Amino acid sequence: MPELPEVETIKRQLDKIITKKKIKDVRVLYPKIIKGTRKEIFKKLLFGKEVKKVKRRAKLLIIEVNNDLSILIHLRMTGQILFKNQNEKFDQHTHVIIDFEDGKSLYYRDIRKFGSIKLIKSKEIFNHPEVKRLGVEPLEKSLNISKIKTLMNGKKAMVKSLLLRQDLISGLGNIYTDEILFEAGIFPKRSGDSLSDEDWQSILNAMKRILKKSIKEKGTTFRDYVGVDDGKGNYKSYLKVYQRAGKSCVNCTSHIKKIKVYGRGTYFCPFCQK
DNA sequence: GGCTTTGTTTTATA
DNA sequence: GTATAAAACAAAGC
Repeated sequence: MPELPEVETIKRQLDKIITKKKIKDVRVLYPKIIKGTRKEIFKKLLFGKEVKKVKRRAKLLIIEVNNDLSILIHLRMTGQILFKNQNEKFDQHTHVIIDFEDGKSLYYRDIRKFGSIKLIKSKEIFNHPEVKRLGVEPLEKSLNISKIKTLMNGKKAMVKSLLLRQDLISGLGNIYTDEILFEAGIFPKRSGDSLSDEDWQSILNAMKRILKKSIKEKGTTFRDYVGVDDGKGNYKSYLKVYQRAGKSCVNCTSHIKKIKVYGRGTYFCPFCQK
């Protein structure tokens, strides 16, 4: 489940590795992953292009190539990007391969096939609907207490659903919302307008602290997430509630419970989170 | 073969 | 019209 820290990890790794590499070929094994462009056009447009920069916006990975073109990648649940030799073997879950002139390749692998790859003109990126709708980045300095209060003002929905809304704050997913709410000591079903200023401050602090720590640990590998070197993320060992149903709370003697909130499996401590 | 999984979009409801 | 909740969707694993 690649969320902000996982995508940021991939972005940092990729930017170091593939800038200035020239694309020699593109192999499309499962065309449905590519949205909005026919695979022949997709291949043709990328042929011979050079990678300029790798960026991230929320959970989106953006690979800029020359001619003002950008590859927009959303990994959804099980998407992976692997950097390996061109002649490397790949399995049935590998759907798109970008070959570089130097004998290296990027492999897009996705067990569930929920992810997407799009080709967009770089100057149109910020007007692209998938990017335009996104709210503030959680680690931006501009996301301070007054900003978050303005964003959430009058919202009566459950706090977990507010944190998952990408048009308010962009980049949080199921793992980190649960961890943030535990750290802040707030029950996920609390309505937004029941939270005090202190509660929002706790959420804000937990959000920044947890995301930064997870980026440092190269993200969370629960099942499928790996970095471009196939390496796992170490934040799993810091998880306090996510996927810990039945286990004891790290702060008290209660046991972690699992409920459904906003249609999502949600983990919390019934004693620590009010 | 039904249930689960997540992020996002779409539809329904208040 | 707006905010929220619920359902749908993508596809595969168990």
